[in-house]
Amino acid sequence: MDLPGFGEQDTLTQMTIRTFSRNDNLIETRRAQIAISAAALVAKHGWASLNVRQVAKACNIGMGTLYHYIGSREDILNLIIGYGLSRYQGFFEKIIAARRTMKPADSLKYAIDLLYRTMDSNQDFALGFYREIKNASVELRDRMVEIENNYISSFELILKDGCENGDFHVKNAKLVANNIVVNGEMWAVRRGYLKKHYTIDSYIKEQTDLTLKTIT
Amino acid sequence: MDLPGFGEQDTLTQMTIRTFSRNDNLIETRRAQIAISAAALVAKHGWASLNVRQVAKACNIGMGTLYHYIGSREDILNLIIGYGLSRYQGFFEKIIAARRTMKPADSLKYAIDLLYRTMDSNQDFALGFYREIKNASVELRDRMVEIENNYISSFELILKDGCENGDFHVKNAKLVANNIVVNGEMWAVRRGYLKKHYTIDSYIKEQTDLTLKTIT
Amino acid sequence: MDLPGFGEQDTLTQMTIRTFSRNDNLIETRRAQIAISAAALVAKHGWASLNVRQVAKACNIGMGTLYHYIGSREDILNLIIGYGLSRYQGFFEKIIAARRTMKPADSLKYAIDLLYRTMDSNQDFALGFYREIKNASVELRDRMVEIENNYISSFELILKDGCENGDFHVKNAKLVANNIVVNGEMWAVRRGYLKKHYTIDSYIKEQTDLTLKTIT
Amino acid sequence: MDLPGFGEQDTLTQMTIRTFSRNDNLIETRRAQIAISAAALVAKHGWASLNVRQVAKACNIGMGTLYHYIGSREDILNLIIGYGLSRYQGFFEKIIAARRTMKPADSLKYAIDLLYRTMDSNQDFALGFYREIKNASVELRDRMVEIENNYISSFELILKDGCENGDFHVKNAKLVANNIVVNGEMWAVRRGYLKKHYTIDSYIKEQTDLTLKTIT
DNA sequence: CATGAATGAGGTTTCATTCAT
DNA sequence: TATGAATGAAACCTCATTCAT
Repeated sequence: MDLPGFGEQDTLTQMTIRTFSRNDNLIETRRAQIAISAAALVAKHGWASLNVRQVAKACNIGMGTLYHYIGSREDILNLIIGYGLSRYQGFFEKIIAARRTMKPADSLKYAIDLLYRTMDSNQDFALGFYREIKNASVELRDRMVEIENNYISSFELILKDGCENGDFHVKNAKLVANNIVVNGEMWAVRRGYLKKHYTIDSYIKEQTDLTLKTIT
Repeated sequence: MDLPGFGEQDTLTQMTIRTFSRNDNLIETRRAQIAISAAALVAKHGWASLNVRQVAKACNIGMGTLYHYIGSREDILNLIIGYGLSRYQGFFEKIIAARRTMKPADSLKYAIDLLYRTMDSNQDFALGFYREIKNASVELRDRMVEIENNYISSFELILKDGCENGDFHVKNAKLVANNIVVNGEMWAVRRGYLKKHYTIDSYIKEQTDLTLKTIT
Repeated sequence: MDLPGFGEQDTLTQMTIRTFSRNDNLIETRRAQIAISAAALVAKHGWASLNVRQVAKACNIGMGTLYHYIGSREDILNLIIGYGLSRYQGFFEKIIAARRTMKPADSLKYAIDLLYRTMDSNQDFALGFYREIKNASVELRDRMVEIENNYISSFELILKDGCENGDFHVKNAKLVANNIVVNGEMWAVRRGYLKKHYTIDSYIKEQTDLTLKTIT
Repeated sequence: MDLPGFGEQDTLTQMTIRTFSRNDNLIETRRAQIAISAAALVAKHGWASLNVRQVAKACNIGMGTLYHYIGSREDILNLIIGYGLSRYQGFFEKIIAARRTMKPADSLKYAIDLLYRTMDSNQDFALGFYREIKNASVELRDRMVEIENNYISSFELILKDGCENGDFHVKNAKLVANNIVVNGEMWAVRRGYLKKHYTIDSYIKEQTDLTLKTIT
């Protein structure tokens, strides 16, 4: 029930889950399959009512087979979160690069767009993170908190960049950064409500506008 | 605009839970006791890992007694949510009164203050709502969605008031209103993070300031 | 959980059931009330699904009150059976008297009529006996078997009387007697079927006719 | 006359009991095993005091395994009755064949012999039917009543055959038929009493003789 | 490597019985 | 004497996990 440190590795294969399998390719495939199927189920019905039989069925594999790729039910959640986190790989590198090459306002727009679209294309995982964090292992919980903090810090840095060069005027960059990240997560968490009124494009545009009004 | 369906039910006694007991006062007391104890447990460990024995113990009552006031484990969640929702009673009446007697900017400040402090003093319930909505009964789920919509609508109305008399300039009142409510809920949901940096007072002040910058 | 020997006593009061009550009249009244109400419930839904709350409710008394008149749930069954058995009081005396004063054929008709009408007016109890004998206490079970044997013996004696004086010709009096008693019990047990085709009067007449054809 | 609805269902597999298992052969085997073991327990101690652990133990399977083949405790009773009813398959076909090829008196003797021996070799099930019918599902209850009616009808038809060709003289064929069937059931229900005095052979012979005296 | 039947620990639920009022 | 809320033992039932095939 050990999880990969962030950025340290790319694969589910390396997750230290007890398994009998020796074929890394197969492990990778199966675990991704499990993560995706289970994430959809968890997003729909919650972790509490997920049972392993359901997962096996959703994966079109037998119970025994499922247990070749996980060590326990809890590992399913870890797999979901591990797989989900891997989707956010590269965010920080891209932000760092953006800060070097763009003006703060453009960096900010770019970062919001990048984050919100990631949330959009990984809704099930984002929702799972948000709702089921209490049920995740301590290690994963810590990693999730850390990653979220990193997101916020990234935006904080961009905002500070803008303040330094006079483009932005922000009293409380930390809170603005927090709100940006939260509103991104909400696109996944409150999708039932928000999708009645917005598309991902209009949501990004309007939230970006509101943010910009806040800081200029 | 109309806020349908709110305030129809004040008491836990009237919840349609099978019980043998006939003493309404006692039912009310016990159910509140159960809701409060269980909400704390759920906020701490999540619904998935709550078991009824824990709840009985936390209430200092026997298993059998517990089952005189609930029909099944699931009813515990319904009780939490039902009790939690009852805490928000009166919000709308107060907002309506405020809109009549105050200027839009003051109404807005007042409403934010009222909502955020309600979230603060009902953190366990707010957290429960947010996280465990998937596990609640359809009936309660609908009521929760409705109430949240009503909150958003309340803020939307205040914002529109301000636009009409020229105090505010908002392009997308609905989204601003949504963000206000979400940020209130976040005080309960993300308390682990936010309380490191803010008190409820400073959080209210700073979020209010940011909102005002957005709309003026 | 001791039951009265047959004929030895008339009252439910004397049943050795632990109780706090000292008022014999009340005890008698309450126990009869319990026996009758419970017998109806048992006849309708079976002993397995009878619960003491139901009985208390059917008697219009509280749970605690019920337990002043019984020592345990099992005593309810004993009360039913004890009360039911008391209804058959006097059968044997009447049969003995009949044998002295009537011719065998008339004794037989009389005895069948008496038994079957007793079954008819005590259907709930007869049905309870039949169905729930397995759940009764060993003592009651023995007493029920004994009483049934006595019924059969009574008919056997009448049949033997008739053989001796040449009125009847029966090879197997015991089996004929057995069948007579069984058919009486069936009026209560199979009432759903039999009442579609017979009244108690026609049932007695036709069964008596068939029996007479068998033995003459 | 027609015997509707019989023979429609041969297998326990087809019984509408929720189960996870997909191997019909195994289901059939296990359910038969459960039905037989449980029937013996019910015959001995009654349905009221049967608990599922006992059944699992009697079947030499674990609790969980038991619940793969039943959905609830009540299904055990349904299984017993369903299995029991399946034992009476073929009775009607044989009777129809007998009526074509034998004289009424021989048909009657044959049918009694067949029915009573079936009761003898399925005592536990017959007893269960009789005593626990109140606890069975409505569906099964209806089927039991129907089958019993069909038995009675079969005998009624044979008796009518005999009346038509002058071999029998019966005023009330329905009641005679009813008594024949009841006396067969009694061999299972009252075995404690009857086996003291009769073997199955002598019981069949003597009851047949009594019946023949009734109708000639 | 794949399977799904078997398992039993641990959860949920019931209900006979008690006892303070 | 009457009550019914409180109790917990014992029942029912589920489901993560194992293992023989």
